[in-house]
Amino acid sequence: MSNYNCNNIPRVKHWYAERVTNVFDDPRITAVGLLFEAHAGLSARFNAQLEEHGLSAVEFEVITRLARSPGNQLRMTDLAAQTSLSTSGVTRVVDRMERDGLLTRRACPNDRRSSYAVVTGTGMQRLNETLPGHLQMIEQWFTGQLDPEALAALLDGLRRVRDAAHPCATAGSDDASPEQFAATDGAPRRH
Amino acid sequence: MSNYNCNNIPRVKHWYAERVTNVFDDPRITAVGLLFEAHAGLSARFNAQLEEHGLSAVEFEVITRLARSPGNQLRMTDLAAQTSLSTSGVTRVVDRMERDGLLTRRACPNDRRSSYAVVTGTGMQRLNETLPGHLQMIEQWFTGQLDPEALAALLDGLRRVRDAAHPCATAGSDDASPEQFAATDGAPRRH
DNA sequence: GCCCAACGACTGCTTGAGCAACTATAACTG
DNA sequence: CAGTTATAGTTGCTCAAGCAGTCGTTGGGC
Repeated sequence: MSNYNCNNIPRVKHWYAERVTNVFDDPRITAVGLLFEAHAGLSARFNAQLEEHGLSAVEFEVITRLARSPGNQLRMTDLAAQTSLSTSGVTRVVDRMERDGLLTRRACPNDRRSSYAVVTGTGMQRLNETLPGHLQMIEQWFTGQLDPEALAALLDGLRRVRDAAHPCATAGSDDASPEQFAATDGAPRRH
Repeated sequence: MSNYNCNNIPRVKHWYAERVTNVFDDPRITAVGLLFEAHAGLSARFNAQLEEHGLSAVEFEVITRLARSPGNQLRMTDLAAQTSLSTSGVTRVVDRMERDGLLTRRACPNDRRSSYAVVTGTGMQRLNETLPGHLQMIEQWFTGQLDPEALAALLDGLRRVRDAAHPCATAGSDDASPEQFAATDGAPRRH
């Protein structure tokens, strides 16, 4: 690993310099760097494509999760649990998307505290316009970069890491969604 | 391209529901989901640990990149190029960190437009306090989850994806930093 | 049935980040 | 050397997101 000559830099120069400097060659750092950069790179590509369709990453994730749910709807809280957002975050995204005609709120008949966010026809249409290109992007920049075994190995490793590290309580609704699609930039839910 | 059954999809249940629903089983979606969730999970873990030492992910990335650079310093622009931040973003982080005593600005002797951000003694100390735990977190939640070959395979795959997708122009200073450490949540620089 | 704790959604406030505009220097061009 | 253009950094403005607090609703204990 490690063509890490990014810092062929270690030098001697300053007080603590040496002390800390060499640590950066640690393969663990390299590993994290790779993962994070791959993520950043893909995010950037995806965002660009989504933006062409007038969606932010968060909005895309929201509409995706709603669309894949029965009735194209989800209670606000459940939506929050499935996304990288807090409940107040969800309130606001849904506000914006409702304003833009992609979503509507619908009262929950059983529980008057709850309300559903529902994808509108316009919203579904937007999603259908967006998805093909999105899948193409994934293929182009991610899955298509590797032959099948390599991809399988990669996914296998990722799955293990994900299972270990994923903030299992993606806030509330536990692990209701293993393997779920995450289109955001993955900001850690709450600081 | 195309096992794109994204649209051959029709089914019947709900208006559009079916139509879109099955698309979400697409392995490409799954793949992205894994990568993004692994990233989100690790970010969350790391953030928690960094916070114990009073650093945000961005601050940690900044101080790390400075510390690994010759003289523990970098020009503002170069720092921006190496991080997930815009130049104005850098101005502000450095403001905060300077206020907190972790960094100082120093005028550049050659070019009076430029200035360096330099890590202070306090800053180095803070970093030294933080790093061991950070490495431990990486091991605990990431590298330690896999046996050596699996890890190698994972990293290999990530490297290929990274090389393909990474916004090569990490803004300005091109690809000055392959394999660099990225501790942020990897928000796409400028969408 | 009444009370109180828990829950769901929303709102005020604060923070962090980007873009665009601006200032100051530096580098070209003739 | 004067004038133009490019670069480095900062600042004003906007916007998205989280936290904490609020209000209405629900459900459990008694």
